[in-house]
Amino acid sequence: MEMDTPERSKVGGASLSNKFEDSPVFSFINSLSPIQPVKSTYATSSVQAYQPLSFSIFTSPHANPQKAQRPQLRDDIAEATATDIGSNNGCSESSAQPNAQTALTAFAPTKINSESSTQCLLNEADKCTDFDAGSPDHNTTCRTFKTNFGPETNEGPSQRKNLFASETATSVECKDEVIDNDWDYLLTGNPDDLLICDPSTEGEEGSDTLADGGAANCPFLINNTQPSGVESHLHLGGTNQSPDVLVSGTVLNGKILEQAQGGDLSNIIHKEESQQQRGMRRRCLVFDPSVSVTSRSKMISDGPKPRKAPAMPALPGIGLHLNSLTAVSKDVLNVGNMSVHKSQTKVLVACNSLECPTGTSEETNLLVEESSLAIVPTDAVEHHNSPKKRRRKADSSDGDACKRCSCKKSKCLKLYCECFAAGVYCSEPCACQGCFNKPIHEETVLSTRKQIEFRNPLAFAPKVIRTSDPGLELGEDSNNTPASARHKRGCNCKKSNCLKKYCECFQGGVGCSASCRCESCKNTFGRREVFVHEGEGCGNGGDKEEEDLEDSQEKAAVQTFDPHAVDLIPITPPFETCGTLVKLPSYSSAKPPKPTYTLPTVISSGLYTSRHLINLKNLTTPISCGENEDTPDRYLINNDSPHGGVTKTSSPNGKRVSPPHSSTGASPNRKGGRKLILKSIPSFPSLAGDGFNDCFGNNHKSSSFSSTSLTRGS
DNA sequence: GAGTTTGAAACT
DNA sequence: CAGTTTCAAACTC
Repeated sequence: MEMDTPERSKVGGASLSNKFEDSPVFSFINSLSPIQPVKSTYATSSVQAYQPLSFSIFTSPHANPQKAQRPQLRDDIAEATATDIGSNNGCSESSAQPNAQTALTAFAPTKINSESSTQCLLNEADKCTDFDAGSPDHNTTCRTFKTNFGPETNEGPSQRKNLFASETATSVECKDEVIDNDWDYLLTGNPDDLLICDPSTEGEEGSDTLADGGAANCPFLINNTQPSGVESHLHLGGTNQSPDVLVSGTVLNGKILEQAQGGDLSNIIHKEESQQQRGMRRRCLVFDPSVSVTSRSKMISDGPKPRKAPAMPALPGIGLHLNSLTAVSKDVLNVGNMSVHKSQTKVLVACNSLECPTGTSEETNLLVEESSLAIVPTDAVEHHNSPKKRRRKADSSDGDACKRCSCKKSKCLKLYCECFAAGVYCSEPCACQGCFNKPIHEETVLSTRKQIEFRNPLAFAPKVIRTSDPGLELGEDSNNTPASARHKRGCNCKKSNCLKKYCECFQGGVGCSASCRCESCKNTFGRREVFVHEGEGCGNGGDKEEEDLEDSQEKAAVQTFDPHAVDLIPITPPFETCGTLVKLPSYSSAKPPKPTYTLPTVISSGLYTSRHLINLKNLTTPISCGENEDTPDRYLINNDSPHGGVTKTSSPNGKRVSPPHSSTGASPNRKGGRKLILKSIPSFPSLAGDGFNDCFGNNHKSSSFSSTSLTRGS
């Protein structure tokens, strides 16, 4: 692949830059220049720790306004654009992907374009400079990594999670970044911001928002071909955005910009907001269009309204978020297009219920980490709120959130290793010895992973499958397991009474089920009824059904989704269309359910694993929505590649994958049935072919995790 | 922080 | 597939 030399980039950048300057967007930006404060705090103070974020800020539309103050920024952007678009280096190596290219193209002329390019650029910058220390190969890889959660210095779990997460292709990668960020934002950002792009509010207020950086973002939101702004936005969240969407987004963007110009920019910034908050917002904006939009909405409607103070310290994991969102969507979507607002609100609410820290980027990272851990059903939380139980968690996540594995003999290449099990590379926080779970040993990691998967296809699947939908739990739907959650394989506790983290069920915040072989089960999340006659499992017929279901769950990690929810799914990157892939959240090591926050009551379904939370993004795999439950898509898909087989590759590493089932997937299944059942949702992208590579080597096999397939339940 | 306990993962 | 060993997290002190 041709790499742009600095000069070349510059040249291209200049050209682009000029175009950019000519564009209305540019004008708009210029007009915004007065806004200064923005940059400062966040940018300066945070930059070091979180460069990516900082960059994002600058690169974001919002940032542009400051151009006067930072002339260079524009150049950078242009350069980035040139580089990324032209050579694709920035965003990904796999320019081959049609989607990606298209997407890029679509962006090109507009501000969006520059923005996205910028993001990529930034990411790139970050990435490789900071990220890895060791691996030469990670140019592309890191990108995904870093971009997501920026801080190089703090290569937190989140980032690592992301490693496996990105399945999407180039453009997608950029998107992924956005998405990740988005999630990050969701998790950590001020919940209020989420509502920003309320379609209804799109007027002058919207302008304001734009000023704040929402402009670029909003386009994404709006751009969706779908009628409903919100929904569109959600769709964008998906891994693959159709070019059309992008284009339309651009158009909208322009429109938005105009509006913005007309509006009073002075309102753009909420004085009461702290710099950090702003930073967050911007960051958010940069992240994901959808989210950004949301933010915008919020801003619009929000005005000077005081922000809610985060009530809780911990955030739900990404997975949680997704789940939450899903759940929310469920409620909301039913309403129809009009529900958009509502849905947004819902989302917001969900977020509110959680703690939405507004802290620094670093904090954000930590939070993210936490989230992975914390994902626990409300009920679970309620039951386990004892400080003691959380102690450890606090230690590792709160205190030293970055703490990871401490493997000594496994080389971090076995499931013993939480990092490995979670599909993430080990990083600084790890105390492991002789670690091979690093990008530099990508091959080894992948092969090992494959090996493990071969031995046990579910090895990397979520340990716990949860269905928090109350209705479901109640047995509302016969097809769903009554149990709120199921442990994939069931624990085998003997002495812990399933009351300690030793118990995966407990750790996952779920009750034990018939699959468990535990003794003296006292799992507060739900005991396994000890009707177990001989052997295991509950014997009665009713249970039998359940068992069957579990069976399938074990294999496919079945999840139920509300069809409506599905619509929302797009909002979360991971949940691609049909897929919903939820990358499983897992509690990070031992971080049991974090009781501190309250989850949305309606969580249609959440997946939990006792391991690290995995970035949902990867889950996106386009699940074929098929019925084939026995074999997870990912496996099917991966078959051929050495590493897991990605179908296509354009990158040098040849790892890039084209989304098999078209991640975008609008799966046919999405419409129609009452419930969607996600199947086999891998805990994290399979290194072997999918997510893993993606992160490391660009092998974005969407399929890896995609295993999730949505099936319509009756 | 060191040592113990625990149960999953890995091995036979 | 069952039994044993290995391993690292969880936990205790």
